[in-house]
Amino acid sequence: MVGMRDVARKAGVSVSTVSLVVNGTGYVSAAMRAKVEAAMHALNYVPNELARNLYHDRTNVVGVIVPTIRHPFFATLTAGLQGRLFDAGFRTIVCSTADMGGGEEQYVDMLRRHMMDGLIMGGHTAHPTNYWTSIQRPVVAFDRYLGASIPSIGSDHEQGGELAATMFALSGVRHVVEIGGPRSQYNDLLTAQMAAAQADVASDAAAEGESAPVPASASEAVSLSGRSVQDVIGDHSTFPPIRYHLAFEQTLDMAGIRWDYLEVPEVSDFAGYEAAARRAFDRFPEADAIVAPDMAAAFCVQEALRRGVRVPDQMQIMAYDGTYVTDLAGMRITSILQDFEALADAAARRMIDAIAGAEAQEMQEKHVTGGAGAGVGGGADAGSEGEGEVASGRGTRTGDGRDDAPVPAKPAGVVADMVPMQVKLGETTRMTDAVHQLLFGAEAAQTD
Amino acid sequence: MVGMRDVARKAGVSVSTVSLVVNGTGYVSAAMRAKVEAAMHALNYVPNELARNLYHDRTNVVGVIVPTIRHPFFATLTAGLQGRLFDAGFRTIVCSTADMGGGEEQYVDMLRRHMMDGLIMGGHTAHPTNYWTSIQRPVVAFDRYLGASIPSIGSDHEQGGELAATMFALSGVRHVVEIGGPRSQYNDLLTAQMAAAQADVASDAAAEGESAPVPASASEAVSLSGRSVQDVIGDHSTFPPIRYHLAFEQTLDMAGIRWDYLEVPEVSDFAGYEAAARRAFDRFPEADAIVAPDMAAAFCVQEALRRGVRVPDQMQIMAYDGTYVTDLAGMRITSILQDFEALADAAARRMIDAIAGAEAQEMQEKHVTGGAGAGVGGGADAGSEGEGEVASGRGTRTGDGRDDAPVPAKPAGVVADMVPMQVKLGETTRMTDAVHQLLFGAEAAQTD
DNA sequence: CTGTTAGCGCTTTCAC
DNA sequence: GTGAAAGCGCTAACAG
Repeated sequence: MVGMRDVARKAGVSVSTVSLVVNGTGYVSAAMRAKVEAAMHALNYVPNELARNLYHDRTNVVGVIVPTIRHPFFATLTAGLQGRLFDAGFRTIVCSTADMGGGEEQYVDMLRRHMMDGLIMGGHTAHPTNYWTSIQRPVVAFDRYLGASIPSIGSDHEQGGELAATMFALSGVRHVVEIGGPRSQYNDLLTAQMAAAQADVASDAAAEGESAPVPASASEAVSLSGRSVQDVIGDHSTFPPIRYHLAFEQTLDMAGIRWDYLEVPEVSDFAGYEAAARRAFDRFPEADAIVAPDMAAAFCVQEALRRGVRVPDQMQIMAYDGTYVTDLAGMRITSILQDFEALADAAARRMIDAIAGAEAQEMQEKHVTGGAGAGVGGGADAGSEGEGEVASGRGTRTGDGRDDAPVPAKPAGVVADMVPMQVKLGETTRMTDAVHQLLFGAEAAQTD
Repeated sequence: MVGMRDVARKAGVSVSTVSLVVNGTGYVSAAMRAKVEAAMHALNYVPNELARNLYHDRTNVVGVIVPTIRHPFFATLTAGLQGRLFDAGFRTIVCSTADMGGGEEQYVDMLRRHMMDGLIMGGHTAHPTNYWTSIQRPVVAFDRYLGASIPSIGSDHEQGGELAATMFALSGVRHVVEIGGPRSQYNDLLTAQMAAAQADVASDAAAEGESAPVPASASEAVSLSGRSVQDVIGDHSTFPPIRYHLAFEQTLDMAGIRWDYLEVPEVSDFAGYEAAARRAFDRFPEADAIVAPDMAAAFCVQEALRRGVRVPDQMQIMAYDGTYVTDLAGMRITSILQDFEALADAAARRMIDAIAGAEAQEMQEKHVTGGAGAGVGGGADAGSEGEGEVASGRGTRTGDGRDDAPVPAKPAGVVADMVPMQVKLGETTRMTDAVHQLLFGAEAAQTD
């Protein structure tokens, strides 16, 4: 392998000079530069980034963990992230856990061991929050809660659920079948979250002595029984998408519409979606509406066609997610659409800020004394946005560099970006005046 | 950052001892090991893989380049690769060029600059073959020809095309619309390939003086005009999938079946597929069959449903690829199926071998003198499979370590793995006796 | 068995 | 402007 030393020797200069021309840093006379460049070409020199990275302790690689890249939702999300991150100078390394037998930890280790600069976590995890918080390196959570110090991005599922339910209610639906993830899993997550919340906020009034106030039994479905989503879940759950179901059901309950929940085994099990679609028709022949994740919704359309059930007259179908599969499922499926652009954008943004912040912090740790002036200014500029709570009126305070106390180790609290969802109209739902008004307001009809 | 030195100091031992326990190499007394481990935990030590990798000049990361991860075909392929590679101890870093604005070179640079150990290239590239061959590091091509020294993996598209055409012919089709990639692009590729082939095999009889015998004009469609696929393309083309179209058309021509080609702009343009589907029905109302890439085929089904065209009675639809979208397109679409497992397997295998080979070669270069005995044996074992041509009767010869001549620098020639395609039966084609016989032979009907 | 030492290939003060 | 030298954090001889 030809290294800088070889180039230097061949060009009759020192390695540091070679380094200067390779990186375009500092001033090098034209003559020297020419000699060096000639030598580089002659020897076909390629700088070893591993060495460079070792020095800088930075790889410009960020990891993305998703359950499976095969699923259109995650494929789209990943593509978006990759685009945003690339623009910011990062390469992406994706780990789709279901496609390799697990091994999520291996990727987390890459982060820990400095083979990547940050990690966006959008996959399932059985690890407790302290596994994540203990990493002490830039992590961003997608659609899940990973710990108090870890920013979390996701759609506003509560709004999404309400939107779906409202549309059904306004179009006169009487019985909807809701297809979704394993309800029991939500239970576990809720349980875990409650325990975690207790541990986190341990400073509150002493608990009543019982080991942990877990919901009834793990096999019993989470439900509202009269309470609001907020009452059940609080400000954050370990798995935010559950808010969609709770809000959906709550809205339906209020409207006096019957609903039944049908479980699909797990995201990566495509056959499971088809089975669920079939079951929906088998088990609830009197139902007149279905809401389901894209893939399952597509199978529902297919099933309806096969059975001669007229859509949307006899049966309305609504997809939750709105990936491209809703466009090619035999009919364009009406969907509650996640804003992939915005999601990718927000997640990437957080990641980039977190990395910048971490870097700035390291810098500080090194030059223990001062250097706070210009150096930190640049980093802080990016970092400040990342750490700020949405809370009002902190205004100018963040900006100025006067922090004589050692920098606070962790950012404030849960920083969650909620991205709103929209409706993408298709041919699988009925358009009533009420629905039209919901979507477009009272204004003149605005045909797409 | 806490490093080995800190651990060593805290444990009162030397760094090398720490290294030994971290890596489980060599013998360390229980007492020492305990002290070291205690120190590691106390300091929360995490080894820096960057440093380790620098030393070993190996990252255990392989890159995968595809046009877009959003497309089910590439998503599935990528997932498969990731699985196989992970099992072999590699992490995957995927680059989907269309999802970030190009930037394929950046990833190739990661390979060149030792940030990855190998690269599987499955994306479009405008670069000439010598760009690829000059990399001099492990590269494997998927569905494309990148140069004489670069192994290439892909489905047997010629067989696939013939299969599709035969099925149509046997079911009595009279006019098929063929939807596929930009034909002009194939032309360019062919042209480039021919030029390259000339350069490669320059030792042949001197060319007739003309600059280069390029096909008529770049805008004119490649076609057979009586010649066989072999005549037109030869042993390898820059873009093997074109063989599918040529074989398809040739077979149809022989059967006297009319065909028309409809272009779709590019893989990553999903809307383009829908437009093409619509055009197929608009422009060729008398056609009674369509063959198209999965996504386009799905839109064709949708279009047929919308127009009230009965499938498969009035119109047969066949998909080329057979990803999961053919299962949820309103009807199960009959498809010519790529064997994703086998493809991923073959590509990963080649990659792993190539990396092992490269490593073995490096080893040799270092210990210039000997060391050929056991050391190389291990590497060669893996390497031999990778480099061997399919040629018969080399048998035992490969095994024994007696190679006194300096190892041949590059593997023999184009090493291409051809993976056969199959038919996945759906509801969009007609099953005639003849077709049945084609698929299942003369034996007793074997209902699925 | 354990410690000392010399790098892996590049970057970056700091003198000349 | 350019070179010499001291690492980045870890590994692997080679002595003890």
